[in-house]
Amino acid sequence: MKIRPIRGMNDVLPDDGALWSAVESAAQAVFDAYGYRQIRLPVMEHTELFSRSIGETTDIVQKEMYTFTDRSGASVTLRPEATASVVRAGLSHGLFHNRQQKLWCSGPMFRHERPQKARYRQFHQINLEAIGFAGPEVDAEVIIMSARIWERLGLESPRLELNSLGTPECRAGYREALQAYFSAAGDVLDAESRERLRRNPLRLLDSKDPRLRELIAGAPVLRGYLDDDSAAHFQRLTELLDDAGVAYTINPRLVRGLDYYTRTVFEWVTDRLGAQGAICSGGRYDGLVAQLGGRDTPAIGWAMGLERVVELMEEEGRRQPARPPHAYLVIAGDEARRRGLGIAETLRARVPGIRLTMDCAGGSFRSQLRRADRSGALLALILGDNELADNSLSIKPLREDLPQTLYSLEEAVAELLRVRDNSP
RNA sequence: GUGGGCGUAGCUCAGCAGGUAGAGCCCCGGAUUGUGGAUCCGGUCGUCGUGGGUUCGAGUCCCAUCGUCCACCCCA
Repeated sequence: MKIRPIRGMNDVLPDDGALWSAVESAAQAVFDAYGYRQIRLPVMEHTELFSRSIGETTDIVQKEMYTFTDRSGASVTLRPEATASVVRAGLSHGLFHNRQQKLWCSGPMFRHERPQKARYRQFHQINLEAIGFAGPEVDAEVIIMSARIWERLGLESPRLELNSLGTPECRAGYREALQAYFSAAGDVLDAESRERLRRNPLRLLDSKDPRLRELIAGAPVLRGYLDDDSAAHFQRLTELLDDAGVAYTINPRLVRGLDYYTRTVFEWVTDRLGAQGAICSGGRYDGLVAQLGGRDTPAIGWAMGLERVVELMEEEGRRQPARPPHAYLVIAGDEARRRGLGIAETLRARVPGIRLTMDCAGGSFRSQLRRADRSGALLALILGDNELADNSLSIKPLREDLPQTLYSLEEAVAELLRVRDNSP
C-alpha cells in the first residue's frame, strides 16, 4: 500500500518554495520596519485554552479541532489559530505586566474541515498581535502594515472591509434586536438558520443563502447599537486610514467567527480565490487577556493565510523568478571528479554569494553539459584533465554567444566575482 | 457532515461497438571517444486508484470503496 499524505495536509514543493519565502520575507520586512518582534510558539496547547478563548459554540471548537489525549491523559489540541497561544505565552511569562507588546509569529494551524480551494486542514498563518494598546492608532497601524505587505508583494486585488462590533454589552443589545427581527420573519428560515439565530444571530448576517438576502438587507444594523466610545473609536480609525491613504469599505454585516472579537473587525478579501475570499483578517480582542486570567488588557491582531496569499500571488501572475545558479561545474575524468569538490569549495569561499552547482550525477560529459544548460546557469565551469594539468578552469558562457575561455584559478575567481555582481 | 466532477507512466493527457495500453514532456545513452541549446536514433518508467460483479474477454459496462478537486457549511 502506497503511503499517502494526510488529507488536507499539503507538501510545498520546490517550485513553490521561492514564492513562499517571498511572502514570508515581505511580511518580516514590514514587521521589522514597524518594530514588531517575533515570538515562537508550540503547535499544541491544552484543549481548554481554545475552547475558552475561541468560544464553545463556534464551529472551530465544536467540530474542527484536532483534539486527542496524550500519554499522560491530558486533553491536548493542535492549535486552530494562534492568538490564544500568543496571549497564553504572554501570560505564562509576564510579558503583559505593565507593558505593551508588539509581536508577530507564524506557523501551521490545524482545522479538521473538508478541504477545498484555498482551504486545508493544515494551513499556515502569519499573525500580528499588538497587546496593551487601547487607542485607534494601533488599529490603524496594524491595518496599514497589512496594506504595506500587499504593496511589497505587488498584489492588487485585496480590498479592505471594516466594521465595529462594539463592546460585549452593546453587542448583547444588538443580538436581541436581531433575534426579534429574524424571529418575526418566522418560516423563511430553515432549521439550520433557526439554530444559528438561537446561538449566534450575528452569523445569520453572513449567510450566502439567496432566500435570506432580502431579509438580511432589511435587518437592523449594528452601528445603531454602538456605545459612544466604540462609535468614536471607529470614527477615529476611519479618519486615520483616510489620512494614510488606505482604502476601505464599511461592511455593517461583517462579523467574525471567533467569540473574542470586540470593536474593530476587518477582513482583506479578494474575488480571485473561489469561495475563500478572506486572505487576512482580524480585529480587536479587548477582553481576551482578562478572560484567560490576566489583567484587563486591550489588544488587536490579525492573521494572514499564507496558502491563500501564495495562491493569490499565482492568480495575479506574481510568481517569483527562478534563481538559477550562476555557475555549474562540469567534470571530465576520474581525477577531476576527485578534485572537483575541493575546487568548488574554494570558489564558493573566494566568491561569497556565488550560486555554484556541482554536477554530482556523473554520466557523460555531454549530459552534464546538458544539465548545466537546463539548470539555467549563466556559466558552465569545466574541469578536466587539461585544466587539472595546469591548475586552470575553463569557463563557457551558456546564455551569450561568447567563446569558451581557459582561465587560471585566480582569473576564474575574478570572472565569477564579476558575474556575481552583474546578475540578480 | 452534505452534494457534484474527476482518478491511465514522475507530469499533461489520448485510448471506449468491451479484444489484452499509447503520445508529448521529463530522465538516461548515442549520432558528436571533453562541449549545452535545434534535429534525429534508441532506452527506463504502468499492479489503467482499490475490491467485487457482468462477459470467452473489462482501462472501457455495473456496484462498492478509497483518494482528489470544487461547492455548501464555516473560515486564514
